[in-house]
Parts: sequence; structure tokens; C-alpha cells
Amino acid sequence: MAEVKTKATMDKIVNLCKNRGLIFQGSEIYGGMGNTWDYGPVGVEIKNNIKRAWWKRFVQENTNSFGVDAAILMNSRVWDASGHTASFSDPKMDCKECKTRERADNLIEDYAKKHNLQINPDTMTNEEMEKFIADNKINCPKCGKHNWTPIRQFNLMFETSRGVTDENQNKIYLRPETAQGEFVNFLNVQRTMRAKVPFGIAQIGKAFRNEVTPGNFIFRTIEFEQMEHQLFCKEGTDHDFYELYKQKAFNFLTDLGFNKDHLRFKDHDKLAHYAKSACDIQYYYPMGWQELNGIHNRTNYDLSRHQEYSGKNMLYLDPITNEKYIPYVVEYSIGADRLMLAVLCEAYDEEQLENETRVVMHFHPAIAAYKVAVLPLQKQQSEKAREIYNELSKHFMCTFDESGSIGKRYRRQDEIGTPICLTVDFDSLEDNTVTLRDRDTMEQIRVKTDEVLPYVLNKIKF
RNA sequence: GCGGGUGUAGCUCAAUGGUAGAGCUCUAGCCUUCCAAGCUAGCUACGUGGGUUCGAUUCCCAUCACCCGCUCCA
Repeated sequence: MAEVKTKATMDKIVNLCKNRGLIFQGSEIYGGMGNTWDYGPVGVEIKNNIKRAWWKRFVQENTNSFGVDAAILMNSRVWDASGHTASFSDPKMDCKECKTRERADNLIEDYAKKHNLQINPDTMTNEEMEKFIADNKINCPKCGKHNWTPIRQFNLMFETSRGVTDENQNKIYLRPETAQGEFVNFLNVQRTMRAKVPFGIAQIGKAFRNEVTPGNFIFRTIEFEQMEHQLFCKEGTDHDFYELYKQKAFNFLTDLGFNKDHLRFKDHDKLAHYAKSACDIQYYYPMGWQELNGIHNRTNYDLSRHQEYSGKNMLYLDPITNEKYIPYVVEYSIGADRLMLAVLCEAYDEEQLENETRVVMHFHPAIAAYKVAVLPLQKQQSEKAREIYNELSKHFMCTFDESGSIGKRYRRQDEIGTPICLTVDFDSLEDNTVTLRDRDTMEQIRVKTDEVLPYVLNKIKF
């Protein structure tokens, strides 16, 4: 692997985002709210463009794929079926002596194994577990002392309630992943789109996890957006689709402008309960190699579970062979916010000019917030520049800036990655030509005003 | 969630038990025909809540947020 180099540091990215209107701390005027971030005027454009590019590649150009937008709040039984209710919540206790945290059920399990006891902590209540640990003097495995806090339930799912609250009766969850929205709509999509296996269901949407984890800016947040594609296929073809989507995922990133040396595949050491095989694509973030997206072979686990829990028949009838089977699922999932962060890091560049440093975001033009910045060289050209701005704005996002020197305005646009600066000068008023200045090369060309639109549209194509 | 550290303007940093100053940025005006020029004027801050005190940005407590480490991340 070639040596990985990047000029981006997390500090520089965070500062740029704050100063240029990309991303602000959540609830900032109230002192903030941990691990939440708000996208500003520039950031929301970039994020939307990222989502649009992804949707184009995985829905629009993928003939046998269909989009959905499922509800964030789902019937609680969904999470029973998915396994989240059981495995996303842990009974934890802290050792008051050495401050380590242990899972109570694991402590009991280890103790039972050592003493050959037939005990299953999964069937015990918290009170029973506390009593068992006290009665049997189970000590802290780290410091050997016995001074535990009471058990506290750590549920990674955000809870809320429906209607007039009656404690547990109406407890529902904010979805901890979007995938179940695709699975529960498998039958609906298949029937209404007359879809034949293999086909895909894609979704972009928010998910929520009540984690205590430090976030690394927008890398890990308690509220995040996932972009997912579930491919439903026949057992036996699953491996080939798994490899295919690994490649598609990788190509999507390189098409966005990622350097291949900043990406790598990483197979999971430990597989989740549903997965037959699992692989991440990692990106070389400022804090090191971290997961950017995952490709999982989920087998027919999810649909089988939903068949079991919902009582609905999830069998697919192959119209040619007349076979009936529950399809396998190859999942491709990428975090929109993580991708946003990776795109920012990848685009970031500093160029040393004569006496100054030029910060440039080399986004793919399709990703840039503004496609064209319209700049009157002097205020005398403002009116003409406004006309051009109004016309171009009908086709894509533009920005207008008439304050400060022209060089300063170029710098502002460089910092948010605007690919084209359009300058209106004296001659423009006479002969209807303008100067287009390229963000990456800093080269300038002179074109007729009616040539601008086709030029830009061609440039921003993804 | 635990331990340690930090918190003054958009940013980087000062000073002070008697309510704060600079540079950059930003805004307005002048000037200027294509890469952060210059001149003039201006906006903007002691994270929040208590306590001690005649008086707290400064001392104390709590809280919130951030940073580092741990823990967690099927």
C-alpha cells in the first residue's frame, strides 16, 4: 500500500465547517448537546448532493432497485424480531473500587461456568442477578474487590412512548437502524413493483443510538443518517452479489473522487448473529482507519425472523422455476454523515502561494454546495451580475458576492469548494461575455453568457 | 458512565476582586479593471446557575459543553 498522506486534520475540518457555514454544534446557544451536530446552509447542500449522488447510483441507474422512506417509529415487535430488544440492552454494574464496568450477566455466566452450575442469567431479573452476585460474593475480575453499584440497564435504543403514557404499555423506540424498514416492506415492494428476484430496496434515513461514546466530530453521533441498499437474491447467488456490491461500493467512492490509497477493505473478525460474511470499507480519517461502510451477507435471517414474528408468509415464488424460498439479503450500508466527513477530509487541500496559504476543497463538482459563484468585478456591474445569477439559479445552486477584492472572493469560494467563479466586468456589459475561473487549476476562460449553462451542466454531471 | 484537563469576541490570545483589550475575521463607506492591497468607521465576549463578598470574569460549589485516557461500540 502506498503511503497515505492527507493535509486534513480534524481541527482544521471542524473550524472550516464552523466558519464557513457547513456544520455547527447542535443546540449551540444553550451550551450544546453532546454528539449532535447541525448542518448549516453550505453543509446541507453538500450532504444533499452526496445523498443525491448515492441515490442516482444505487436507485436511478440500478434498474431493478426501488426506493422507500419508512417510518422512524415502528411497531415494537419489529425490534423483537430483529433481535435488538434482546441484544441491544445490557445490564451493567460498576465496581466502585476500580471504576470498571461489567455486564452482570457475563459475571454470572463466568461464575456458573467455573463452578459447573446450571444457571442462565438471561432468564433472571436485575434483582435476582444482584442477589446472586451478592450471595455468591462474585468479585470484580479486575481488582478482586466486592463493591458493586446496583445494576443499571444500558439500552442503546432511544425510548419514547405513544399516546397517554402507561409506563411500559406504550413504549416504542426510535429505530436504531434503517434496515428493518426495508425488510418489513419486502412484500409491499415486491408486489406493487412486480419485482423479480434479484431486486433491491434502498433507503436513506435517520437512525438513533443512545451511545456514550466520544464522537470524533460527525463520525459517531447519537442521531445519524444511513444510506442502505438491500439486495434480495436466491441462496447460492448470494456470494456473487456480495462480491459485486463490494465492488460497486468501492467504485462509488472512487467516482466521488476518493484516492484508492485512502480506502481499504477490512473483513470482520467477529460476525454479527445474522451475518454469513461481513466486510467494511475503511477510510483513512485524520484519526486513523475507520469504518466508512459495510457490506453484509445477512442470509435469510431477517425475512425468516419477520415471518416467524409477524406470521406473514415471506416466501418468494419464482415465476420460472416455480420454486418457493425466502430470499437471501446482501446489505450495503453507508453512513451519510461518515461519508460527509470523509468527503471533507478527502477534498481538503492547502496550497502555498507567494505569501499566503490557499485552502481549497476539491469536491467533485456534483458535490459542491454552489456550482457557480457570480462575482461583479466592481459594484458597477452588480445589476448585470444579478441578471446572470437569477438565470443560473433556476438550474442549480449559485451564490453571489460583491464585497471585498476579487481575490478575496475567490478565496472564499475556494474554501467551500465552489468549482466555478463567474466574473462580470466592463466588457461583459458591452459584448455579453464573462470570465469563468476554475477552482482546481485557477485558469480563466472567456465565454459568451449563453455558453455558461451548458458548460456548467456538463461539468457538474455525476 | 469513570478519571484528569479546559471554558474571555466568529477565530487566536491578553488583562483584572471594582463589569474587559489586541490581531485576524466580519459589516458599512471610500478607493480599486481578475487571486486574501490600502484608508475610515462600526458590530461582537467573561459557558450556565448558585455561594462567599460592599462588589465575582477572577475565589468556592454545582451544572453543561469540549479535549485526553478508560469503558462502550451485537
